[in-house]
Amino acid sequence: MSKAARTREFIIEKTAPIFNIKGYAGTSLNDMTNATGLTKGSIYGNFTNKDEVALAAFEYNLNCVDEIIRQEMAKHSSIQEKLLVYANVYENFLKFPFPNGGCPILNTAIEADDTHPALKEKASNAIHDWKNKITSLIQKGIDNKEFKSDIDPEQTALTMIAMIEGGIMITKLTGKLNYRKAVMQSVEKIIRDLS
Amino acid sequence: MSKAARTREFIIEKTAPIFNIKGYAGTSLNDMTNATGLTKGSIYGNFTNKDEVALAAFEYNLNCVDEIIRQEMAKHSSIQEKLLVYANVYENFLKFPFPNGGCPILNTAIEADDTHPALKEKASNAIHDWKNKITSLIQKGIDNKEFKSDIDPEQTALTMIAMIEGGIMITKLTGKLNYRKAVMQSVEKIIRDLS
DNA sequence: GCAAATATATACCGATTGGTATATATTTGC
DNA sequence: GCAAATATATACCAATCGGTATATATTTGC
Repeated sequence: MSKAARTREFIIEKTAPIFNIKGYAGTSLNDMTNATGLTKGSIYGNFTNKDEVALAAFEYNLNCVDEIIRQEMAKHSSIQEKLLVYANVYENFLKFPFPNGGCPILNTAIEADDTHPALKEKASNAIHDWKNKITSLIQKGIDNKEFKSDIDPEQTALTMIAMIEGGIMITKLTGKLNYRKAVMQSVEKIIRDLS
Repeated sequence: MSKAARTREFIIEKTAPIFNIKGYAGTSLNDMTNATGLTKGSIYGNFTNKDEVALAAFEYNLNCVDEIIRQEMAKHSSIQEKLLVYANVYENFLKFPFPNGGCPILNTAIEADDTHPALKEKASNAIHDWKNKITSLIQKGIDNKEFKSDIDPEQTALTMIAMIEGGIMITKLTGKLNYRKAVMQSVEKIIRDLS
């Protein structure tokens, strides 16, 4: 890996938490130079503008979450246990190397939806991928006879995602950890009711 | 109402949608003068700073949503029908005079949680009020024998709110109206399962 | 309808924003 | 280990940010 490529990675790693906490518009070049210890010239030698850093930082944060889910799912074999990973990880995400600032999809979604098309597109794709992943897991469970046959996989997937993201928002806002816990227990119930 | 009081109201009405769409940090004084046709001097004669306008605008947007829910609930008598108003309003909120930019609680929650304590406090209170309202409706339904007795009212309230806010986020991001519809149908199912 | 009070507009402030041209270090390939 | 290529730092830019002092309209109470 060339020096430039390493610096690029370094910049992404250091700025990703800031973008996730302060938002795209709320993060200044000054924040970025402070976080990295580099100068503007150095950052702009590796990225063409702030947008490019923001997009890379979003991908980094997203990958971080995906990796946690992937690793936890690998520990289980049944579809139901794999799905329960979502309830468990999001109920206790302080125990995992979750990005500072909370769920990057949620954070990006709200800020970018009316203002930043490129980021919105990335967040939208992330939701679609997530939905498709859950949908196909549920479908597999139905095909397996592990789950009941009268389930609507896509509706269930969207409902799960909505609950998880809504639960994160509520707890982040109110500071009440048990609110998220209550919601994640409802997610768990939905998953258990599949069989 | 004095001239100043009317101007104050005028400023709030005109800027509230902008704050809801572009966010607190994303809305500039320039945006505010454009939207109102007034000058900075005029705005700052009626408010001490941008914060004060943002807080008033949030309250205005919130009141707008509350008023819609209140009016729709008044049309029904049973607790279950009153609760179903949430599913119905949020499934079809384009049919109601809902604030531009979507749910003000959600928008404010995500932006302000890490950056703006006063706004965060207001959004947090709004969530609490909402949760308490649903919780006490459900409790009333249990006392009435309209609902089953083994229900956890607070958990159900939090789950409903999480689903609604999550559903709004998903549809706002992806542009797929039927995604929100799917989630709101799950909300409806939860409410129907109470009895 | 006139004067005092109040509301609005103008013109400015320093600080910060994102971004760039250029000079200086530092890698890199040979 | 030297030269060419590349990476980083310095110093600057115009534009915009939130905010304010002051001048000018416009209400308001009498």
